[in-house]
Amino acid sequence: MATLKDISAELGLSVATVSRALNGFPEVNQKTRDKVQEAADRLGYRPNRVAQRLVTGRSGMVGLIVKIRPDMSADQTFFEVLTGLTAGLAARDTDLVLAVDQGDDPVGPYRRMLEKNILDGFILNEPIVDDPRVAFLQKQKIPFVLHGADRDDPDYPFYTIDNQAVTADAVDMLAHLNHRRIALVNGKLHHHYAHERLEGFLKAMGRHGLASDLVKTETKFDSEGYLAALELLAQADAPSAFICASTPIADGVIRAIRDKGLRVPEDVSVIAHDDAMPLTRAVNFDPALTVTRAPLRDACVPLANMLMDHLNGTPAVDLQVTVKADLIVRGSTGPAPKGGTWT
Amino acid sequence: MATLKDISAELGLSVATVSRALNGFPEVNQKTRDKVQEAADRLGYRPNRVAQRLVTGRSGMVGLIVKIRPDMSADQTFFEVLTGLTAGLAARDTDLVLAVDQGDDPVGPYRRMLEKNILDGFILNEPIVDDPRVAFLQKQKIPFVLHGADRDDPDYPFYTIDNQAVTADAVDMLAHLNHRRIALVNGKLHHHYAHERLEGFLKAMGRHGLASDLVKTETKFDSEGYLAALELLAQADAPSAFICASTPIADGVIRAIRDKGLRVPEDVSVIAHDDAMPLTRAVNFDPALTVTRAPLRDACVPLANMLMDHLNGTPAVDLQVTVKADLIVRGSTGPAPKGGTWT
DNA sequence: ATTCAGATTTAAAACGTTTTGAAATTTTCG
DNA sequence: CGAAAATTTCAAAACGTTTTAAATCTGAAT
Repeated sequence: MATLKDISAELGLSVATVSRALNGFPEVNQKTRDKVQEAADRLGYRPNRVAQRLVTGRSGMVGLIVKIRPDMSADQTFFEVLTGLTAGLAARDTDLVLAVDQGDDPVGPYRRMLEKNILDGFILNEPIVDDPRVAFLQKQKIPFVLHGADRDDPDYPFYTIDNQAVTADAVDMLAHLNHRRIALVNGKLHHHYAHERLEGFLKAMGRHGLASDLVKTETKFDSEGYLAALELLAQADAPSAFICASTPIADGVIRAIRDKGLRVPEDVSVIAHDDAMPLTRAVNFDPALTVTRAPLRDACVPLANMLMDHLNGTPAVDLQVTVKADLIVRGSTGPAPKGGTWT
Repeated sequence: MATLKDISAELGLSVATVSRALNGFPEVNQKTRDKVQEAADRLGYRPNRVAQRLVTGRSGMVGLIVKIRPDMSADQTFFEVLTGLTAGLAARDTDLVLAVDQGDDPVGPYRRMLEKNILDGFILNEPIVDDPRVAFLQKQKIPFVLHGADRDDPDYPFYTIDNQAVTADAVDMLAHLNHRRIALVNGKLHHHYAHERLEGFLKAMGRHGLASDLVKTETKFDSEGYLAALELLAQADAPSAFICASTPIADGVIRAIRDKGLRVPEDVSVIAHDDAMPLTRAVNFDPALTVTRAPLRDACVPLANMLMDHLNGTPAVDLQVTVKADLIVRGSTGPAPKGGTWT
């Protein structure tokens, strides 16, 4: 494998000049730069990443720890994130090293990876409220970025969506359609985003002067959404609209609505938040699902770039991104039935 | 972070001695070795892997490319392999870097990873017959190990199970139970192991003087096993025993047997090959499934070690491992019905 | 005391890159 | 033309480790 020295010998230039020529430094003469580039191509030069990393003091590797269930399966989101992150990091000459977390100690895998003394930083995902991993990495002064947030006003780099707006937008839209009994089928409250969604929901309902007694929480799978919706629909003054934490939950909710003999959207409207996972495509619902949409995938490249920038010294406050989800109106929402309810 | 120089300064020793002391070289005095170890612990020394890798000429990273389906899901085997390999490689101070293959060009991802000039070698899995990746890596002279085999008598390092024995053992056992009509529900023939299983089956049937006309191939999922078994059971002189390529296929086959109103094992015996994946546990079948068992997981640490040994110069011929699967007799096999068939 | 062998330690080179500070070259302009 | 300025190149140091070849020390045998 050709090295800088080989090129410098070939051309009678110093190694320093060759290095600068190839790295686009402005002070090298265009003619020598061309010569160097030509020789590099001809000799098939590829920089030795290890040497680069030694001198720059970086390992060029960041860690991602994937939580897997006892049955060795993982969230469907995993490959989505893996694909996006490896691509985003590769563009910054960085590799992703994975470890698997099967245990109950949330920081154990992080500690073990740090002991190997090989990582420049971490990417954290699926945070829980006041995530112990955040505390651990902050104490160890290890750079990281968080996909999501684990608290209000974090002081670390993160990329998240505006989760209050997710539910608030849904409420606003449904209220404009004259819905007055709006239910929220929320995710697990050990996730901070579920708190945000709840808060956004409550505030928005308050603004519209609506009672927000129709809240179910701790749902994750479609079956749980199904059960939650059944219960909500069974009570007096039942909801005419559901806001669902995810498309799988919406799937369960719609099933419950139909099992009750009701129609979507004529009797009951359904809106969900959509991570745009390939398996449960909101557009393939019948009727196509109205959603607040924020593809998980969109987060990957920004996350990769933010971590690299953070490693290069950009302070955390400049690396805090909150994006708004798109509201996409499709067929699963419509005007409230006359009287505001089907009951 | 403390370096060798820090320790050497602390103790008034040379860097060389410190390095040797910590790496267990025999020529260092026990007293100095102890002093060095103490100082290293006290200063919290961790070797800089990047520096080690520069001088040893290794990157300390090997590649694994995971094929994922268009829906972004992957084989259930993936996490099993990922967990085992990362553990096995970690023991040899090596990291696994993943890339995702979503395309149609089988060698593209490998070429792209090589261009980044960062990998010491590859681990290949799920080979197809005459795998183009093998040809590519051999031409590029990139070290790799293969989990499985893609041809007879390979000239590269591999770890596989004796797939002829898998079916041969099953046939032998069933023949001893007086079965004469034995069916094989085999996997896809673009995998070399399916050829081996077929060959083992044919040879063994021949040895027992049995006709081997009951062969289905190209099955992978339980539904395909179900259909294959239905067809086989529909014909005259139907099988009294099934050899299945996997536990999911056995699941489908058993369903078909029962849908035909037959019992396992009284009317029809079923044996499968078992990769010991956590989701489909053979022991949880009803009746518990008789299997040839070779946990996928068992391959991971040997594969990791073989690749590292290969990188260290061990020739390929010394790194070719074929293990035999265990035959585990449980409740799904029994003596052939009187007359050798239930028809 | 001298010599030798063995045990232990050392200085220095090497890995391939980036970067610093200085030197050499070219250009500008009075 | 000559000096100053700007441009371009260079030698050397640095990153942290391993390894080679040489040096030093120890103790025993002469």
